[in-house]
Amino acid sequence: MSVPEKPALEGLETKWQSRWDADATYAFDRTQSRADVYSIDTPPPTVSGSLHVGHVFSYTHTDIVARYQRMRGKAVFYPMGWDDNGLPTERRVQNYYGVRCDPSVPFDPNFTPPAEPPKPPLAVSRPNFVALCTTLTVEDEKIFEHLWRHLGLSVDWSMTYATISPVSRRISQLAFLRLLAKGQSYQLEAPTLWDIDFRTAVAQAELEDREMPGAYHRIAFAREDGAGAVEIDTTRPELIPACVALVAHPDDTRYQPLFGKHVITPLFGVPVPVRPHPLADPEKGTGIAMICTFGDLTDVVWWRELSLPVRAIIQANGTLKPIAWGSAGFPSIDAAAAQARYDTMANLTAARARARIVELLKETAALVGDIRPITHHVKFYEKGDRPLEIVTSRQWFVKTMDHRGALIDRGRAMRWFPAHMQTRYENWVNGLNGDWCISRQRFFGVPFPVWYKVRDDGTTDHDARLVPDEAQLPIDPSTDHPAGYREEQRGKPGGFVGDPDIMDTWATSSLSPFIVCGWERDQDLWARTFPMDLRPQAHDIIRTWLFSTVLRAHLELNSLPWTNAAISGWVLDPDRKKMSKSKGNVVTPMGLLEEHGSDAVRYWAAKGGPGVDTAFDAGQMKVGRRLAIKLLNASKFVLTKITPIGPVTEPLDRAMLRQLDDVVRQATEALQAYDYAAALRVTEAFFWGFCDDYIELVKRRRGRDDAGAASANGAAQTALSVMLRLFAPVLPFVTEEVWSWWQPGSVHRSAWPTSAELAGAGDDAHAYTRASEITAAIRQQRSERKLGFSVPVRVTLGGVDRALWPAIARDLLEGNNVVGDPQIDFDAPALTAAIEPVAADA
RNA sequence: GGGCGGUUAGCUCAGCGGUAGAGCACCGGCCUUACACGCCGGCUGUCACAGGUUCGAGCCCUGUACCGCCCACCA
Repeated sequence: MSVPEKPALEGLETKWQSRWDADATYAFDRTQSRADVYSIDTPPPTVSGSLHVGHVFSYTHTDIVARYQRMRGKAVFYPMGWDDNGLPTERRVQNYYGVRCDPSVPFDPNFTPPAEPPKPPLAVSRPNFVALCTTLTVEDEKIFEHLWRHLGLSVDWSMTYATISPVSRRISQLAFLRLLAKGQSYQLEAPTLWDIDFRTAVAQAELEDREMPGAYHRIAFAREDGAGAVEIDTTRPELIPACVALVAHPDDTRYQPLFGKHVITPLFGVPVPVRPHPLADPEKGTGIAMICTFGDLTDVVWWRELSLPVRAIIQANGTLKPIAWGSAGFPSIDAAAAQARYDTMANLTAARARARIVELLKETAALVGDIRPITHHVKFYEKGDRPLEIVTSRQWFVKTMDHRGALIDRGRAMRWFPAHMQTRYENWVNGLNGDWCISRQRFFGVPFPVWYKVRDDGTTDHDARLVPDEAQLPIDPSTDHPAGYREEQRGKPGGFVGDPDIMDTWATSSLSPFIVCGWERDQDLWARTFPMDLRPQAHDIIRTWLFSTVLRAHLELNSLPWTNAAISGWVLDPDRKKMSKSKGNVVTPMGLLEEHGSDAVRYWAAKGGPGVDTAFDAGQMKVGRRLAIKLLNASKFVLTKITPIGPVTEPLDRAMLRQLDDVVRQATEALQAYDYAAALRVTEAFFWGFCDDYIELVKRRRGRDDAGAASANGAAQTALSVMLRLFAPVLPFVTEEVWSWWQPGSVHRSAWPTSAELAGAGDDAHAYTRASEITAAIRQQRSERKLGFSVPVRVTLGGVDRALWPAIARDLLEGNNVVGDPQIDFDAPALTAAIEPVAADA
């Protein structure tokens, strides 16, 4: 027993995190079988970003569950991952070093980044760029790990993984090749959502809508038969050269006579048909729309379902491509005029081309009336700055549309906390409008493990795929060459060429259970950890990470990846808005932990229930800090006088333990349902009552050296042991500190408390609650009559339970500084108390 | 437009069929053999609104309003 004279919270984080590390307190015991393992699919944070309060919030929730399960006797498999793959890392490296990746620059083995980021950025080769990404992410990961350790995450730090690591690249490539072999992945040249700044395809899950100013332009299309004009409204007049048809609703009597007839596009003189399609909305604009290849996703649907030609004009960089009018693709009744007009638009960005074409339209009187400004929603890549275009390109897809029903069923087979988050998942699956595009035209990521044969004429034969043997993975097709070829044949007629693309970051993240559990790498580990028990994550990535993980496990393993999904909420500003990045950076997580203490910050986080958006509240952290300090002091008090100790015989002691038994039961039930907030509430309420009422009532009895003192000591120590363990998942540092004063080993490896430990205590907690009520009544009288505790008083009581009174009378009288025998009216209808001071000299 | 949450004391939230709760804040008191980083006491509510079910409704049903989020919406 070694209780400090002045216990304090300062320094506990450093002390215990290094001790836990040295003792391997959280090491995963991989000798356990699946039934005795609890495995957690931890979200790998993006290391190129900065951690903010939201991370601290949600990772604390997961850690509470991990600690609880560990105390329940499970071998907790709780690895931490780093998401260092993909665009965010590229951006960070570009800004940090002042470089940009240019694949045409040759590799420089002696390259070192400039001391100061140069302007303009220095162009570097892809291998040099990737090396910089790797260097910087390693540094970022150290900072992240330091923060997580300080927060007290009970991660097994020997098991970290990174989404760009060789293991992750191998798993990504292997899983991709398996999909390809099964026909679940395919390559297609098709219209795809495209970010013109990043010059990459993006997936449906990465879209967001933003409100943008726009304008309706009413455009007249002359009828081919000369019988007047048809007017359409468009916000994108610059796409008139890409127009392939007009479309109206089949039931729209205004336009029915036009179906099958042709109109002539203004300026360019292209005859295009008027076609019916049910997606056309008679209420929008003039009720008839122009179909361009491609202005939006509806255009793609119309183009496909009406078998229209392609007349694409937007290039990968967002400018209009030069076109030869009068050719097969771009027919015109006046090719010369079309060419002259179009040449003034070619190579302009869409926005500039729009301004230019408005001038042309005005000159030719094809613009009807005024341009009407509107605000409308436009699709953006979530990380992008300009609206997405639709560009036809060759991309890799994973089949999702075929599996929607099965994926809904998978969602129903898992348990969701909170349950309503399942609806979001179903909404997403039901709203899918195409297969998952997994290829990105970027540099830092997992390459597709594919080469193509080069024909004798030097063109690439995308149908003649060459794939590596699984044993060779991971490979980089830009530096490795396929079996049966020599490196010199790269890009040469009769040779080969590597697939230039990398995978979407979610194509790797979706394999996190595969990566951590040892799929196709460590069969023994796999058998002990998969399917996993828990996927904790935030609700904003249900459509990406959660969905894609379910998909991959379904396609590859015909299994759920995990049985439980715990969805955490967001941290909100006090004004109820999502905590913004700027504000999140002002309040840095490390600053918070240092100011309030890790336990205090964890306490605040634990108060936010599963899936509940929670206000950032430093006040709650202060409360948490007070709780931790109270634990130190109350424990010191209980443990400072520990003898005599004996059987718990006193009714008040027995009733207290009986009450605690209820608390254990409630806290356990709550944690089983992932409701750590409810578990904390009941534990905390009991603890404060224990301190303020129980300890106060028995401290004098405890001061003696008789059987009553032995009972009080026995009960107090039992209660303390139980409470420390109930608090341990939320407050790992202070509970460990106190535990170390009098118990061997770590509280975090001790057994979660059970009713069995408290069995034999009283069979009724009534004496405990009643004693608190009587005490409160006496205290109220003292307060009203301004008689401090140190003034001895006589008491008159009413409504006290006749049978109960003798058992608790002594504790109550001593504990409230009451002298003499109280007068009691046992039959009074309600509890009453009246006091009279006793003169000190009386 | 479709969907999901939420609306309870000044603030942050719990309660989800049986007499309205906690913490914070505020006010008053107290150095009481752990803790003044403490302790005691007090004040505060047409439980968003309107109907309905029920002996009884923050709690169940219907509708409305507002807040947040997800999805759809580029003619």
